[in-house]
Amino acid sequence: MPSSKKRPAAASPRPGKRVRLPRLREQARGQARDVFRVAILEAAERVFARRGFTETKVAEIAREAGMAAGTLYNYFDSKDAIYQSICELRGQEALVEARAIAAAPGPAIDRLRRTIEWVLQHIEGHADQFQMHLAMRSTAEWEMKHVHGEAALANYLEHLKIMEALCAEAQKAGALRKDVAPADLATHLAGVTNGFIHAWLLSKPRTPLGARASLIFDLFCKGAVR
Amino acid sequence: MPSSKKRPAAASPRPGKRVRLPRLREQARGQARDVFRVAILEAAERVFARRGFTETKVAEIAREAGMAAGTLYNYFDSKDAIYQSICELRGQEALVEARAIAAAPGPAIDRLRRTIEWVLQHIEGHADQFQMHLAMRSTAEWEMKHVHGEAALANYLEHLKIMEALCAEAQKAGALRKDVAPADLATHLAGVTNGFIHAWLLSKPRTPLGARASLIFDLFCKGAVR
Amino acid sequence: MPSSKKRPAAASPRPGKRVRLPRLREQARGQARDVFRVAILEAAERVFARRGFTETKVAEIAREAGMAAGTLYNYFDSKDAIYQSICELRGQEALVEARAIAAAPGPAIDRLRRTIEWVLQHIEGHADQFQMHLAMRSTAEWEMKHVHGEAALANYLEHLKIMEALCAEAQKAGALRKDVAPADLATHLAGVTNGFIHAWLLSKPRTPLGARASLIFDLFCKGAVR
Amino acid sequence: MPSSKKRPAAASPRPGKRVRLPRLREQARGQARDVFRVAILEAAERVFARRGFTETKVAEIAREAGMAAGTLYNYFDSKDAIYQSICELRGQEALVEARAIAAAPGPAIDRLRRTIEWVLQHIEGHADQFQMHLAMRSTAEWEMKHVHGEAALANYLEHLKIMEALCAEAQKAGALRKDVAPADLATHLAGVTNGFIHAWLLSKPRTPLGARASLIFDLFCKGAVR
DNA sequence: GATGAATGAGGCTTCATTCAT
DNA sequence: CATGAATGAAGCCTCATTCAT
Repeated sequence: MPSSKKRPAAASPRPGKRVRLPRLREQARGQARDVFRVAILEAAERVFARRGFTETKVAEIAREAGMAAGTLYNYFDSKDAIYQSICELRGQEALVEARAIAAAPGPAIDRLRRTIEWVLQHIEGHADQFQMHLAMRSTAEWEMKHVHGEAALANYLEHLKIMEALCAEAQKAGALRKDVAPADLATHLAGVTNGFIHAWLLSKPRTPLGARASLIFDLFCKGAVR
Repeated sequence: MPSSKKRPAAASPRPGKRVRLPRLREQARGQARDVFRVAILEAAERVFARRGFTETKVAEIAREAGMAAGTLYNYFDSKDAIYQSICELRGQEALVEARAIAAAPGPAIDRLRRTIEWVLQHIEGHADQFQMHLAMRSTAEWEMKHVHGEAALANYLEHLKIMEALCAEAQKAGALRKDVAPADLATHLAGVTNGFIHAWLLSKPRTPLGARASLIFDLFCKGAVR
Repeated sequence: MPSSKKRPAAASPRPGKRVRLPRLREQARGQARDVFRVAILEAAERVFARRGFTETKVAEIAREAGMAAGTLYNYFDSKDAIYQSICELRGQEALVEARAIAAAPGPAIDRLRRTIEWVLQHIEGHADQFQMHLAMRSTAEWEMKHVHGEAALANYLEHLKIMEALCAEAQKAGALRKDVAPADLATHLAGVTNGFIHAWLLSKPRTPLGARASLIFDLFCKGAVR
Repeated sequence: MPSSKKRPAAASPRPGKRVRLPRLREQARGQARDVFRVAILEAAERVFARRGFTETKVAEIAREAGMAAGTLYNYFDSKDAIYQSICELRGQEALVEARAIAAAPGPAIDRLRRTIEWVLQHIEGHADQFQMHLAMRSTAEWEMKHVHGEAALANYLEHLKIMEALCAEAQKAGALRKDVAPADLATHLAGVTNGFIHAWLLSKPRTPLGARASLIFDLFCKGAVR
């Protein structure tokens, strides 16, 4: 009796034209999804930046993104997933650029310098988000078992790897001393840079950060003596 | 400054009326309170170190401290207050030592080096807690409006001040270049140091950290070139 | 009674004004609606059968029916309404058959037997749906105030009435003992039947249910002694 | 420094007397827990009985039990766990009694009868809860994969086993016909009984159920003919 | 009519804090 | 003071239903 007709073919349109929702509309839909996802991530980034993860309520992200709370869940599985997506997104963006600079032509030492310059500019341009990412990294180290920030951590390590490779190149070119392991030189450079970024984040009227690139690189190269 | 415990030689109790809680017992009670407070802080530090602030349940701190949850509230106002007390306690301890080293006799540059050495040793000896404090600082920067870590932040800044003063001294003594502001030199040194601490925290089989002091100081002084 | 579709020969539309939705198209549309409604009900029945009411998501019914979730609401007012329609539909189907058997010629006792046989065959052929209906009835009893299953309950009672009438007839014909009320005899028969259906539903490799008809009827008639 | 004193011995009382919370108090506490658990289960049973599982809100159980919602979670892990505990508790209670009757001396056929009598009395005395358990069983069959009611189902099967054993005994004693499998006889008896219970539950002014025992057993034994 | 994304009310659960014993 | 159960506010998330396209 109840014949198991699986699908009543839902008013199929004229035969001949088949399978609607062709590439174009499907594409548009996919793009719309992405637009939403990005909008949510940016809103979340702003809220996370000013409240911190725990203090951020999903409802607040939704309000910032201009949508209902439930809507977020059409695009992300959970608050955690949003957080993690931000980490991945920003991390990838930064890595792409870092890799591009590292792969450019010219002396390795110049590319190192340009990497630092780019980092400083990037951070200066996205100070709010960056506070979050800075914290993320530390949090990642602290609560490493937690889902949060494993991605952030991986990104950070990848960054170091890129720097390390550049340092090794520069060593071979005779631009950096050879009695120190490339990894340690990378650590050194990252350390100095982060130190000044830290200082900048804490400074009340924030003086231009990009302008410190010269100083940072000079200190990295020549040290504090003389 | 280490807050001097006021001992009010004040109004001796009238004879005749049995002295309520005479000095001795009062003292004993005060000390007992301190023993409890310290025990709680140490327990909390361990739990925070392995769980992170949010994931730490008050009940777990209580268990770790060997007492009932309610009892904690006889010694601290809230979970936040415990957290903050840890920051203050550890921060003060570190500052006391840092000040002592800074105030010792000898060339400023040597005292700078000894400060770094002490920091590395201290961290190596308290790796677990330190992860927490590292995170605290970042968290402090990130969620600065939150009660957490304002103290931690203040401590960090105080540390920088001490280093800055030492750098200024060293400059005057001709041991450090004079074309860079002392604050920037301090930032530099702190940066390099933190960079290596970071690297150490992330290294899987942790190689001795104290042994890196020479390298750190060498890189700080002479830079990465030649 | 199968609701007779009223065909109002009524007010023929004025000639001149183009007839809106003339009979034929209206009919076609009505039939199309019914096709959709049935498709939805069948899809829903399958999903309810495997998930239970609460666990069934409207979206899943829609997917099973091959349409969008919103579309369902063009045909039914709510998830509850779908559920209730299934109850009514299946209940009516079963009642139609039961009434047909009861109204057939021949000794009442034979019609009783044939009713049982039909029930067993019907259930065996629609085991999945039946699990749902079984549960529905119980749920109806349990959550009687809830919209669900009032219809199911009414159907069940109607079934009992039919059986009761047959029993009364059989009593008059001398085929059943007269010292027991017809309603109790019907209860007896329904009980035995349901007992074996239960057992069959729980049996792991399901042995043919229809084959138990003889046993059931024999036990009903002659009892467990001798 | 932070000596890892695990426990400050929390003001240990006079030495000599050790390990407080001795048997007595511990026992009292354990009993108090049980009192609470039972109170919650009874409250929940009432609410489940009138609302059904899904419609029952944890808050309502709490109100019925005269406590805050959170308090429930000191005694049960979840709403599901409460439900399951009820199933187990009532099921065990019934099994204990059924086993006692089955193990009593006397002819098996009498013990069968007494089992039925007890079931009817028990149900009559706990009509509200029973509606729930009736539904539970069906639900268990319907949504068997769900946690709910697996216990309920197991209990029901255990009941059937007991009845089956009694039927087998009665067969050997010549009190029941031997041409039917004991399992089928048990199914028969359970079916008739459930049929009358059903009818009773649906009857508006509920006539005494216990009084039907004779009729039920008579129908079971002698059947509907003659 | 079909679509499927948006909505937002409401439930279950957690856990810092209180307080009667 | 210690205890640890009770409290209840608050958050994350689900999903039936609506509605603009």
